[in-house]
Amino acid sequence: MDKLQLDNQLCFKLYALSRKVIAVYRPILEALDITYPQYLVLLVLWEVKSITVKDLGARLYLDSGTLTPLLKRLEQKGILDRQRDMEDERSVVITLKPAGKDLLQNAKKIPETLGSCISLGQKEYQQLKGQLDSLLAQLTIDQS
Amino acid sequence: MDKLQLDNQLCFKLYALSRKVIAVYRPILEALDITYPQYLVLLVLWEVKSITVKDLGARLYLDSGTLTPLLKRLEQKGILDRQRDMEDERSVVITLKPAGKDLLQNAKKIPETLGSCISLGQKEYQQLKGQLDSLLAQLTIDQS
DNA sequence: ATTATTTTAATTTTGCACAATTAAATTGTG
DNA sequence: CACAATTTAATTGTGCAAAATTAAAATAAT
Repeated sequence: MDKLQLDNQLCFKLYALSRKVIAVYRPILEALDITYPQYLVLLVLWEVKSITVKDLGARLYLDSGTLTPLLKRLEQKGILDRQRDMEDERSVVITLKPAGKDLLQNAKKIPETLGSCISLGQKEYQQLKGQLDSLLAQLTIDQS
Repeated sequence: MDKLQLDNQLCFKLYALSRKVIAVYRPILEALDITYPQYLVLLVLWEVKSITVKDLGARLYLDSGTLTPLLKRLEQKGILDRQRDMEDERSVVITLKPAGKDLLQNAKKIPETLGSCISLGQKEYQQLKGQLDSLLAQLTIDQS
């Protein structure tokens, strides 16, 4: 097997599939007027309400160079607030605003909608998730 | 199970892992002075030597808005040529130059280097590849 | 306490991604 | 042939990603 052949490259498939799945999300998220990375930020904020940029980045594996402009766009839309932590002025704390909380209702049906676009048996789903988790964990040891 | 929880999102794991693996490639490709998407273009060109932008995009699932500037950068480095097809002036044909061909020697050891960074059994590897292939095929039916 | 180190987010720069539009050339139709 | 429809790559504009630098503030060391 020629490992330099495109078809044999696991990473290429991962990269291509990741973009394809995000493309499936795109028209669905367009109804909420948000992008996929913005949706990920909201998934976290719907769970915790308030979080620093640093902690948000740790959960999404994204750095401030990516998050800061993204969060500013969400701030301009009135979805969240950005403010310095009083106790540690180096940190910026993100807080969900009512408009952002309201989006949760419209998002509730997204997982189901997506499931109907991508047919994947329960067993295969769990298996794939497990393998992705395992690889992700393997590549995440070095940065605390 | 709350399907709106970040940890339960298959797509997020796919997206995060894809970026993580590309991050593993980054220092390795830096030695060749190319990026990961540029490496993918070269993988195709090492196979076929010459190809139109359209066909290249079909193989990589990328459009001309992404490829045109990327190919211009590789052209400036002397790695490839871009020229209109004589027989159909709408098409642009990409041709590998000697400098690009030479890079193949330095790239030969990349799959092995990567394999040492990511430990994945032969069985799990084949299984994962199969699942990614299957999902990719499922999401690629609609565009010829 | 003073100074050095570390932590943190912003800023800057480069390079993808992709939607939408434009422009040019080919193909299809009458 | 003429002319509309289609195909194609380039262009334009917006939004990520991530490395490198900067600046500010907290923490640690002496």
